[in-house]
Amino acid sequence: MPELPEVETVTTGLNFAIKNLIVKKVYVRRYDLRITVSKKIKSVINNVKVIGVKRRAKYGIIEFDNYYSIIFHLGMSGSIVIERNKFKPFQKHDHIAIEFIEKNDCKIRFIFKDPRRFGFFNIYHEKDDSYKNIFKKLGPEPLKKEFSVQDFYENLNIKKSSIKSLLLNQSIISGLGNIYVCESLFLAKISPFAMGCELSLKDIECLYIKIEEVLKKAIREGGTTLQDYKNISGEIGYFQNYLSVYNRENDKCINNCISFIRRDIQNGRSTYYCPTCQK
DNA sequence: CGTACACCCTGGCCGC
DNA sequence: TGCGGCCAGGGTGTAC
Repeated sequence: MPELPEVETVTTGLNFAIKNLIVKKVYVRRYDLRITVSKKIKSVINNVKVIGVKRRAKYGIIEFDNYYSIIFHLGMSGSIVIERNKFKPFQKHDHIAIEFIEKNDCKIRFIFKDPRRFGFFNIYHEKDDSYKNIFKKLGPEPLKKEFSVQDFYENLNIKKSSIKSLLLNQSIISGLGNIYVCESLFLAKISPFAMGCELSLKDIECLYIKIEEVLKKAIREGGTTLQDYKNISGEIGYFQNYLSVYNRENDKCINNCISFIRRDIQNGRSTYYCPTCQK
């Protein structure tokens, strides 16, 4: 489910909701997520204040004012939901909940849910190697200045893999997943099967711009809801209304060319593309 | 080193 | 209504 725009929506929402709040109680209902939840999560942040919530690639980071941070990843099916005033009984896939000290008599907590448990949610000290290791292989953030066209081109230009798999590779560019890779390639009119080294500087410049555009627009629309993605208030995103190729197998190409959108399997995952527009 | 593939896990949908 | 098969937005470990 969650790629950069969805994680961005979740972390900005969470930041708004819990910044400066103090942890009252941590509930852990399952420890066996993709990374086993550390037992000390309950003690270490008890009575500690949240400094803020950030995003890096597809990871969320909740920073506390004692040099500890929670890092979470939503995997394919993860979500975070805020509850205020009334807490519902826990449901089957509610793995972790954090309750905060009331402010203005308003009870508040959030819940980390993840049916497939491909995601994780764990506590790290800033100085832990395990903390740094999570981020050390990640490529640049596509919406930050550190991401330059020239570097992007030079990186892709030496690769013989398909551009589709290169864009999914988090060490080349971070935060893209299957949806936004398919969308960016369509908008840039580049075939998902083209090898990185086959693409010209002009191709890559166009791709670079389209990636930025599609991500920004998706963030503005609150992300893409195909099955179950919701923001922290339980509201769906709207970017699915703007998808050009993803999930549109056999639909007519929106460029009004002669083709219908195709779905092929590439590296074990669906690629949606227009065989006419994308060369 | 790069690449291809299986695998982790659950739920929803489709066709029979 | 039930069952099997297929599909899913991600990331990692293994075998070449």
